[in-house]
Amino acid sequence: MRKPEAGPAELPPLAGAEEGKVVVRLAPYPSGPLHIGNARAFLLNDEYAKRYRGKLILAFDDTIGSEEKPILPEAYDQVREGLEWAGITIHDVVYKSDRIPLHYEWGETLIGTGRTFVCECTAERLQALRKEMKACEHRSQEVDETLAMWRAMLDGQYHEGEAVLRLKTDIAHPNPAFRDRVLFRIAEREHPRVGTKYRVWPLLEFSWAVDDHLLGITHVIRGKDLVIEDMMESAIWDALGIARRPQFVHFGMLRFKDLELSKSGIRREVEEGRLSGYDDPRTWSLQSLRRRGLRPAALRAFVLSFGLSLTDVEVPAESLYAENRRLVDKDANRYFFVPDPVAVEISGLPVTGPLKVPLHPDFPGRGERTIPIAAKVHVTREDFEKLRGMDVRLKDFCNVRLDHKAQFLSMENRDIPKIQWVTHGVNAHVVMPDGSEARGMAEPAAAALKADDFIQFERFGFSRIDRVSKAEVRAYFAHR
RNA sequence: GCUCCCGUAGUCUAGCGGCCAAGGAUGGAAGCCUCUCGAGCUUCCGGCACGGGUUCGAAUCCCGUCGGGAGCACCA
Repeated sequence: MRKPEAGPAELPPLAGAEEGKVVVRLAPYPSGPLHIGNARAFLLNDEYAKRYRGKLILAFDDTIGSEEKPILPEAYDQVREGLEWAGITIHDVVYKSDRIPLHYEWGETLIGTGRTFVCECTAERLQALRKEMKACEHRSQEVDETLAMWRAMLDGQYHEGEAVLRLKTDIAHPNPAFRDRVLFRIAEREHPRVGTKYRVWPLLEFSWAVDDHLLGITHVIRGKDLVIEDMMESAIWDALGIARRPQFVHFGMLRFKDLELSKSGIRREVEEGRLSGYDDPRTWSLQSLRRRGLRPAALRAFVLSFGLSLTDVEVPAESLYAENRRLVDKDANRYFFVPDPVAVEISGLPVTGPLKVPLHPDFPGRGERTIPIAAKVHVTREDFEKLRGMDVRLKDFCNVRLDHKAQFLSMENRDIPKIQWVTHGVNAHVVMPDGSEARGMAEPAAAALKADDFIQFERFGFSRIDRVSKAEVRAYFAHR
């Protein structure tokens, strides 16, 4: 017997989750706006927080980062703006960069246990020894020696790259990355929020071991690319004697067909002028989805449909569009848009006077739009070339034998190819997902549209109106 | 190469030893409807990677093979 329900897939329950007590967190690194590839992380966390009436903490993971992946000051707002659009409920916001003193404090506690050492090896030597499963001479430090060197790091007696604090794990651990992992390192770069206040910065694992504990996180829901961090956090909790720990939950990687997504990549391409901005459709940022008129509910349904599986998924954007189309079709009024217009002169046209056409074919009660008619009309070049010489119907108007000099045939609705057309209309252009623009003419009624209206250009596709001026209508293409 | 993870139709997913001769979504095909290449309705196409076990019984458990992914940073 199969279950009769076919509705939206329900996520599995969270292990150990108690109603009202779940605390989860989102840890974006502010290097650019959030994009669709990040959606699995924030939607899953939000969804579970809501389901258990728990809390979601937005914790900017803004430790100093790396040279290649710098923090972008405006990314803090871009991230929040994107989350807000996506309908994420945030109960609290914290910044890692405000918590460095806390990390120092816990770092010193950890040093006191004798489970750490300050290493002066170069990054290269450290890596080489790691590969050989050999410890370096620093590993045998006494605690007070480590503490003194740690203070020297804080005091500026070491420069970038000259010393790090490492955790003694197992130098022969099967995973090389796990062998005496680095906890703190020196970075003398300026931080956009706290400037040069700190020179010693914790690495992600240590800062999270401390903060997951301090913030009372009950469930860490993150991508499986971060599994090693579970082990590291656990190792640090072991050393610190912390017993209460969050549950780790992972999900597989989400990829889009033919799409490479990266926050810092967006930033670079925008700076180099190859993208029009951080909401350029090619970025697939949340802002760009908003601009195209994709609905947050569609994004959510789409992403949550992947569940919590550890399977990596590679999906075509078409699936997201299908989800959105379902939501928008009934609301989107219909208009004619003729990209790349070709003039057609109709001879023998017996009628004049405007047409009344419903705004939406499935809801005639919604109202009508008025389309002026004339002997001279425009049709798209694509239709013209494909149908030239054939009988076609100018939708809602009349039948003609198509050519530059077209011949009027009749008025009645015949079962022949129907194409959209305009007489004079307004200039219109539509920004396509690949960044190109479709330029042409839209029917006059389109001039009354407003920014944020979501419409369908018949036989062209669903689009969000971005700007309307006397001179033109500008729209962003969502999908067919 | 090493460590870990995953493998249900083209794609995504349900399935947790008998309710599965595998369900849903998307996609494709056909038809109906519709003055859109949209929506809606109907029908159809298509899958448990492979090989061994365990069991009365396996998509479900175990082993192996093959395939895919992630990690292997003083990034997050």
